[in-house]
Amino acid sequence: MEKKSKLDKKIHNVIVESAKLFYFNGYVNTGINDILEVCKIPKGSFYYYFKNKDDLLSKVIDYHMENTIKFFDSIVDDLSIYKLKSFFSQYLNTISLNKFHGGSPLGNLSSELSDINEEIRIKLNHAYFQIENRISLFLQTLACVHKKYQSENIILYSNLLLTHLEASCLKLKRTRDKEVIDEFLNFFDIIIEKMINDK
Amino acid sequence: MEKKSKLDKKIHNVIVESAKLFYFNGYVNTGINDILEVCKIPKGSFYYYFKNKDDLLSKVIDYHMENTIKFFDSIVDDLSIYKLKSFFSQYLNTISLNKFHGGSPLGNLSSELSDINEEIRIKLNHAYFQIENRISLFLQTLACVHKKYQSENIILYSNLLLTHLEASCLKLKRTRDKEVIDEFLNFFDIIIEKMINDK
Amino acid sequence: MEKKSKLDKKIHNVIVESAKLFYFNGYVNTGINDILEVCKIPKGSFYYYFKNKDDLLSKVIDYHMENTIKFFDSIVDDLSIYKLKSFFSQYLNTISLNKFHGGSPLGNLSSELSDINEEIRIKLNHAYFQIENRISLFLQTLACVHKKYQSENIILYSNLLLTHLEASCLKLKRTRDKEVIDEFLNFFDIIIEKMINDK
Amino acid sequence: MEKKSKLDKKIHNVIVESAKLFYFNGYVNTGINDILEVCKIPKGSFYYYFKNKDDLLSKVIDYHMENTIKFFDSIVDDLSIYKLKSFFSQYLNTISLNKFHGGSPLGNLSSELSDINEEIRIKLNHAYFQIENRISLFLQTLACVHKKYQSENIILYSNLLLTHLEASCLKLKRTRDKEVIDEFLNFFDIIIEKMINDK
DNA sequence: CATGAATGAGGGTTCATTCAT
DNA sequence: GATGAATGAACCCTCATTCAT
Repeated sequence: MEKKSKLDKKIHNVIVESAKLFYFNGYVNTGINDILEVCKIPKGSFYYYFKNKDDLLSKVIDYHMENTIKFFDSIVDDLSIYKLKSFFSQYLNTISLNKFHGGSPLGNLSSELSDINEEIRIKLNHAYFQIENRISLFLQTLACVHKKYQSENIILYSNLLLTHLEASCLKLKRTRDKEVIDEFLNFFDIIIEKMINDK
Repeated sequence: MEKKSKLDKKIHNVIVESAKLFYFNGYVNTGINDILEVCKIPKGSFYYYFKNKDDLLSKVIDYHMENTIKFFDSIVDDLSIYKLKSFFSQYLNTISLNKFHGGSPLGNLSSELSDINEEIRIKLNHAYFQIENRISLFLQTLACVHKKYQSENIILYSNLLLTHLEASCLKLKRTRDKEVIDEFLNFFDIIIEKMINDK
Repeated sequence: MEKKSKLDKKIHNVIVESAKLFYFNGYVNTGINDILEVCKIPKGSFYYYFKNKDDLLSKVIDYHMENTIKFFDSIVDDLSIYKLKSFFSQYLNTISLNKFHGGSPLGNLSSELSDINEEIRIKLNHAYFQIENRISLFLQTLACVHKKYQSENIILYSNLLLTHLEASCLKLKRTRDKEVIDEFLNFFDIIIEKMINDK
Repeated sequence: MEKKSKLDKKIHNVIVESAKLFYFNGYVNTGINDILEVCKIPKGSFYYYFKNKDDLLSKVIDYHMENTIKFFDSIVDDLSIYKLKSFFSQYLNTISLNKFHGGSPLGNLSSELSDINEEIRIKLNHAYFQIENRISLFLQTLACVHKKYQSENIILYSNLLLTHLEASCLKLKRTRDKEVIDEFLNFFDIIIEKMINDK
């Protein structure tokens, strides 16, 4: 399919490593030199690969979005509500496996940069929109197959689930307490129950 | 009650103004000089008032917590579920009045600093704990008076409400779309309905 | 006459465009990348065409000298003192047509580089020498034909005219005031009057 | 008169040394580090003294203007045309004593920066205006005392003298030939002669 | 008691040039 | 023959903090 040149691979590696650094240390708090050290590339190369730090950030956001969608698709591979729950559960578990560090990759960037960088804010909105769509598309398809899930508010519920997932990531990062995951799963059940009871 | 010396007032002013700067621009992204400029104090004075930037941050967190509690108390002044809803609604409206800038004061700091400053992470946890307590205390008292609100899961619901409030703040900041407030209020109704239906 | 290969044309184009960039932005202040962007040539090609930035500069100086001589010849096409005046007048007018930007191409380079690049300083001296010669040759020939212009100081007057022309270019660039041109023309008349009155 | 604090003295020293560096090496071509090395101050101090490099430049221009006026006043200390000639002569001689390096301080900056930095261009115009005024004021006063110098064109002649001085500085720098000074003095005599013959 | 002068490490970015292909 | 990938020194500037006064 998409063959990547040696250059593309190098660039991709910088994106992946920078994504981590931004994730764990924040965007402003991550210096170009931090990136160079981790990626073992010279400073000149960095500015050959990327127009500037913001340009890299933009590509990091794309990477996170694609990653999230891929992760979703890899887990939610058939029309079962348990698969969806499993996605959320595993998503949060990943954070606990990171010693509770990080939180939500896109959430952190939203929090840090929405007010400072308009272009990035718009890009983040776009990324979230894609993810919201994936979830609501799943629920809508599910509703077609299993009539008990039919509801007029599927988009609302999708949004609530994703919004709450983000909040749980952040809370997990702050509290370092696995109970946050259970809270989320309780929330999930409440929402699904509500959905089933909609008429 | 507590009389404030002229010095205390000056220090408080620095805290208030810095709270704003951190809120809108981020902690790392706010320089000491930005603070000096806004507060019109000399650089020497800053380090006379505060041990360092982190010390100021610590006091800013205290300020935000007290502020939130005060705001809660000023609105939720009798045992009505509508007062609680009004609190959440007004809290979110404040953000939309700030041209959607800012998000959640403590949420931003959690997102930015939980992983890079352990002391601050613990302080933030403490602050959130106070606020969660206030909400669950209210619901518990309400349940005592109005039996229909009785539930074994009041703490869970309190936590879900606060967690979702935080997420909504962040989403509001990112999307700049008032619909986020409606989504939250829908969520509120779902939780309360669920609470009423518990046994 | 001299047929130019496709390569020569490309190289010439780079010289012409770089001459403009150096003229308006200065030599040190013009980066290789600026040149590449304007000329739409790859970076590798640049160093295939020219040994380095200084090598290009050297060719730019040649280009300016040839250009000035050509311009002189195109205007001063018969033995009339008015033609000479017209040359100076039009030379200065060109600058005012460039929104007063630029000044004197060779003058700028002299000012910027005489002290930091000996090779270039010598090259610039050579270029000016050619132009001075053209002017004094004209005046000498004129003196042969019209005896009233005979003078022992023709070389001095030629030099004064060219020197003052350069100064006027610079002043025009700085002041952006057309009156500088009138000042020069007054100066021209004084010199010619003086020349006529020499014995 | 004006007592200078220790800080002011330090700042003044940086201005004086930077003036030299800009004079001999050009503004763009002079790095902050060059300045630090010569002045033996740390980088932090530089940016404590000056807002940025342009701010320093602005002060360097003031310094050059004041310096020129002072030099003029120190030489042209009575109403004699020979004093004026001596000023020009000594001004040019200073350059030859600098091994012909430098040229005109303000002229170099005009040439280099008029098109790049509008604020600086205006500042340079102001500086030249002051100097032109000083010369024309002298000539007007002289004309009051010695009627033979009376002329309606004193301002024109002042401007021509200053303009030509600038050009001679530049030419001196480029050619490194003392004859340029003689050329200028010849020019001076021509102008004065012309002035005397006006009516 | 209150402060402004001083700092050096680090910030992000541009630079002219080389070289393998 | 022609080029784009690669580089590290240098660019200007900001930073949180200290300390003498």
